[in-house]
Amino acid sequence: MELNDLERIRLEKLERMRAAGIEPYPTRVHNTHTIAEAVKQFEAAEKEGTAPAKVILAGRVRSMRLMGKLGFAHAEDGSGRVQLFFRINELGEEAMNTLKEHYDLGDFIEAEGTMMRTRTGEISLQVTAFRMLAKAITPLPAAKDEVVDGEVVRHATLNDPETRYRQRYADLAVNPDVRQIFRTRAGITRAMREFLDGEGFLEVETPILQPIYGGAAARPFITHHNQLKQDLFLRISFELYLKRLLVGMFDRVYEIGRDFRNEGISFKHNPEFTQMEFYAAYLDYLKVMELTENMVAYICDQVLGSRKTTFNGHEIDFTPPWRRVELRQGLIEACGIDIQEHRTDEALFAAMDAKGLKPKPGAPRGKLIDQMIGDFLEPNFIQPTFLYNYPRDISPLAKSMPGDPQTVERFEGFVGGMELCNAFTELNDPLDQEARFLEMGRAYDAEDEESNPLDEDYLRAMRYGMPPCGGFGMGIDRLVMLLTGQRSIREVLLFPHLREREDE
RNA sequence: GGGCGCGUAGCUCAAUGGCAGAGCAGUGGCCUUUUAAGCCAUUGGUUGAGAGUUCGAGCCUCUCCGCGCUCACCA
Repeated sequence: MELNDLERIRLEKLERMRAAGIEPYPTRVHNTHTIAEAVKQFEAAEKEGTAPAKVILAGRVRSMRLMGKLGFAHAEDGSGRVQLFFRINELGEEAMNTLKEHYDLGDFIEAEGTMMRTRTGEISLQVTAFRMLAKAITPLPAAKDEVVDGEVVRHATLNDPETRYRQRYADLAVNPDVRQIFRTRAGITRAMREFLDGEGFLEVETPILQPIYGGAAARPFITHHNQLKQDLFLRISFELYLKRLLVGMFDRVYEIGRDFRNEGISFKHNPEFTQMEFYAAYLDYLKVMELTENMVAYICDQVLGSRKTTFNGHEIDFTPPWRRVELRQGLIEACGIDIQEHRTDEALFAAMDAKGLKPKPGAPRGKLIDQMIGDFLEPNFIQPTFLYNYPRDISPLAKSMPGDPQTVERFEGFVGGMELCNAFTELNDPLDQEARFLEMGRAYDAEDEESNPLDEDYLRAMRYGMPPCGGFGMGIDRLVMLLTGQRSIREVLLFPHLREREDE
């Protein structure tokens, strides 16, 4: 273990404590209240004019101002912070010396005493006894705190993103705003579960290790089971398993969990990310749109207490109904190309080329349309927008529109210029589904790319009969970004993936 | 993977190619109501790693490592 000078000094203090018979990491804690409870109770006692209670508090030392015969410190726990007031009259000379000689910022302390107000009016604990709960060897990377209008302002705090992500514990310990993001995140999934449970959905768990992956277009992570001598894939979506459950007569199911995609990393992509998918029998994509709006509005109400949020400088309003843009019409308006008039790969390529849109050579029609969505529509969908009616060849699991086999009943939801969710009326015709899988396999072969292996068991499930249903998927990390105003996915992941460092 | 940018003390940041600095934290001292406490003194550096140019490199050049932004990829 490499220690720097500051750490060596603290280690020496720890050794001196042990030499003096003081255990720096005691096992039992005797706190009677959280810090927030103690403050609240004191304020109530003050109002009623009753005597303040004796309490024992536990927390991390966040500031210390020692001045010989008296001293002040702040202790912080998960509930809040309170000032500790030490005075030689109560503690005696030896204890005051101990405070100075053994304690550093970042240590955990147990303090017993009576709640009081100091001369300046700050609620404090008049300490009559204190004890080390856990000695910190490494100093926390925060400089100083200032309290302005009751808000803690941390000066020159840990700011370097690399250190913040690699040592998230330190980031969380010193940056309360960061802790708040993850409280909000937990609130979002809690509210989502409440909403879905209220709509009659059953929460389920399906395999993460899968012998065949599918349900999305992404390269998988591969792992291996030793005893079975079998390669397994980490799932790239939940879709094919959840729909099997509809065959099995669960009408409404959802899963919240981790997906793994072996793709590039960016401000909106992490190799593992949290996804929510639901499938509901007897719903089509239009009904799913309504459910989506209502779910997000419910989450906003519960978590933010408002349907408005600020993201990337824009005020975003999640109040239903969201704007609806038909894909074909949207593209006509955005770039003057009517995809219905260009029914082949070559025709659409030519039309895009004529407009100077730099279409990707050799790309199939669906990919070209996707390119136009990404270039012209997605960045402009700041307010919540449903883009609907997608080309069939980029949607192999979605059902065609009645009377228009080239278009499927699919929508994607965009917010803040970012794709948030994806849904469709599910294809439940087993013969059509098999044909689509084979078609897709041929397309992959032609591009010499790794294709999803054909999932025969999924097709068997479809042959047993799946009710007409609507399916939906949403990136939870993206939703958290939007509702917490964070531009990078790394800010809403506790431990975002970073490249391994050689020197660590 | 490509392009652009960044990397200096524990933290936040300075430093025309010319003595590596400040604030905070730390250490020693003074201080019985402070609150970014104050005052006095003081420690702390392989400037991400390596090579090159130069009388002289934190600064210029090259290679590597890491991070950020961006593009590509992501039916």
